Amino acid sequence: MYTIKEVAERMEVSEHTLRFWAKNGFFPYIKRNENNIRQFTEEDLEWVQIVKCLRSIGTENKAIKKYIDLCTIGDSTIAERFEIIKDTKKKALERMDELKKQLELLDWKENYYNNLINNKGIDRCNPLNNDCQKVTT
Amino acid sequence: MYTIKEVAERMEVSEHTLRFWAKNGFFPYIKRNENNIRQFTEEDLEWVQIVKCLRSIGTENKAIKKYIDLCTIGDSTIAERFEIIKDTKKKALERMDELKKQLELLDWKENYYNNLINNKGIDRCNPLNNDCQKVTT
DNA sequence: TTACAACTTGATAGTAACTATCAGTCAAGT
DNA sequence: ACTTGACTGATAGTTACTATCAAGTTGTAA
Repeated sequence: MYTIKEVAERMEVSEHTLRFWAKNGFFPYIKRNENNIRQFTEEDLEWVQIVKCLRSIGTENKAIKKYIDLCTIGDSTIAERFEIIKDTKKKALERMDELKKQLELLDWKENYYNNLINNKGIDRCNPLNNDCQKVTT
Repeated sequence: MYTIKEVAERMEVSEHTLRFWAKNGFFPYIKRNENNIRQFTEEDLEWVQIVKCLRSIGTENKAIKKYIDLCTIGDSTIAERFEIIKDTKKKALERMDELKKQLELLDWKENYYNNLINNKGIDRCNPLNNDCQKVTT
């Protein structure tokens, strides 16, 4: 059993956000003790994990709530949940590709600045003072 | 020369966002024609590209403005710009790692649902109707 | 040549998802 | 008794869009 503070630390999500998510109904099975304090179980942590995962891939809170609701309904929603996971995976893979391209641009720029620093002012590819950026069409 | 609409299409950024970015000073060298219409050059597209890259890695608009301003100041800011690019690259690599872990979780879930669908109801790892999620500590 | 669609512009308002602040309650530990 | 930590709810602020709107310009068709 974990307090909200422990969960925040362990899962790297702020307490605020955890309460916000809880208010949104993202943690359907959470229990409270006799003093109304939330007690997160290991299983609750897994809900935090999937919510965190979906959010960071860009799934909107409304859609996350939908997925959670489907989970609590039961077996009849398995096919629908399967689709959601597949869609999310697709989005994640797309983001991955995008990130790779962005890393190429950043590598190029890093190299560009590095050269500039090492042979001060020589080999500028642009006479103006703005960046000489990589054209990727 | 490209109109804002063409740029939006080609760079996959909405016209709205382009105007918003322009208002924020993200495109310092942009020209307008006699009717006050923005005319994006190839070079302007490269500014769009770097802004898009920085944003999608999570750089805040304030920090992007700072970077743009450094670029327009000139050579004296090269070292500082170099640091910004290196930091951004680091963030991108971290995001990459995170994405990989998230993809593992999604793969696991996809497989889990897939099994459930193929041998209907058998091999459930949890007697309750909530998800049986992967524990990753 | 007038009408209308298809652009553009800036201004303003609305939205999503936090994020922060505050006031007030409750219970446990020192 | 007092501090600490967690809770609640309300409210306001922030960031980065995103949508709506009125107004101006240009090109084509009747």
